[in-house]
Amino acid sequence: MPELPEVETTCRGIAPHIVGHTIAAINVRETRLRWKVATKLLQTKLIKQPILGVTRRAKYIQIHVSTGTLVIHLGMSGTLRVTHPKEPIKKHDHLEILIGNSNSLRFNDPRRFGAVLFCGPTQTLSQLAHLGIEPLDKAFNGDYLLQKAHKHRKAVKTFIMDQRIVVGVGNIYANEALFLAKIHPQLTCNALTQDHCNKLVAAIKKILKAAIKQGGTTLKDFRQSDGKPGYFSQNLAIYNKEGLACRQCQHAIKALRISQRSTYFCPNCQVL
DNA sequence: ACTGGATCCTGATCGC
DNA sequence: TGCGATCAGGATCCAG
Repeated sequence: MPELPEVETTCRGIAPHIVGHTIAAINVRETRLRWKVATKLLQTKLIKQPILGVTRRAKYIQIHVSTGTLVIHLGMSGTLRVTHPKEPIKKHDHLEILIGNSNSLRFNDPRRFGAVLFCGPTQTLSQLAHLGIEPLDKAFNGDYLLQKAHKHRKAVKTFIMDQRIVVGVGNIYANEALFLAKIHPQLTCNALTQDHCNKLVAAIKKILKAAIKQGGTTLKDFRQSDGKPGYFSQNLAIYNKEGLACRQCQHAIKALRISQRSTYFCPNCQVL
């Protein structure tokens, strides 16, 4: 679930329910996430603090208070939802934050690849220290990508998923963007031309913007039990479409693995 | 210095 | 129906 558009949608979804309200309690039910949750620190720093705002950096959700920032990463399977405190706790609800007296913010993550961190006001978390540029930033352009690309010789798909280069592009959108830009996922990045980079940047921006617009579909009601999968799946052109006809040319879509990740491409539209 | 592979973990799905 | 194998939207760590 957690691609950049969904993280963005999560931020927008929870913010109206929690910003301006005060944190009353923190319940940590499982500390064994990506990194061990610092329960005491969270309680000390967050309880009685009014929430000042919610922002996103890469795929990290940042909940700001005067003493610092609560930083949450959804990993592969995490969700954040706002419910009424009386709603029963679900399996894998690892963190509960009681906000005001009628809201409960809950972090659920079956696979526990997610993270819950705290960042002091003058601190920079190591996890966020070396993040690359935001894909929707103006500074993310063809020139930038080309300049980074010629230093590497890995597959372009792996390259655009490297968050030190550009953040927020996960496996699905990497597949989709490369299809849209008509670039073969196995093309090595030192073979990328200016034209490739221009098209790829445009494709990444286009796909992410479209997905953010659609992002509400699964997460439209954060108060309900979780929406079913497939928020953007109706619009996917290539991901998980092995054997189906390419939208552009009707050739059969092929699958392969690049760096252990499922990769889909049209052998006619995306040539090496 | 870069790159690919293994790894953390649970749950869904598929083939036998 | 049950069982094992495989795979999943992420990111880090380690060996070569």
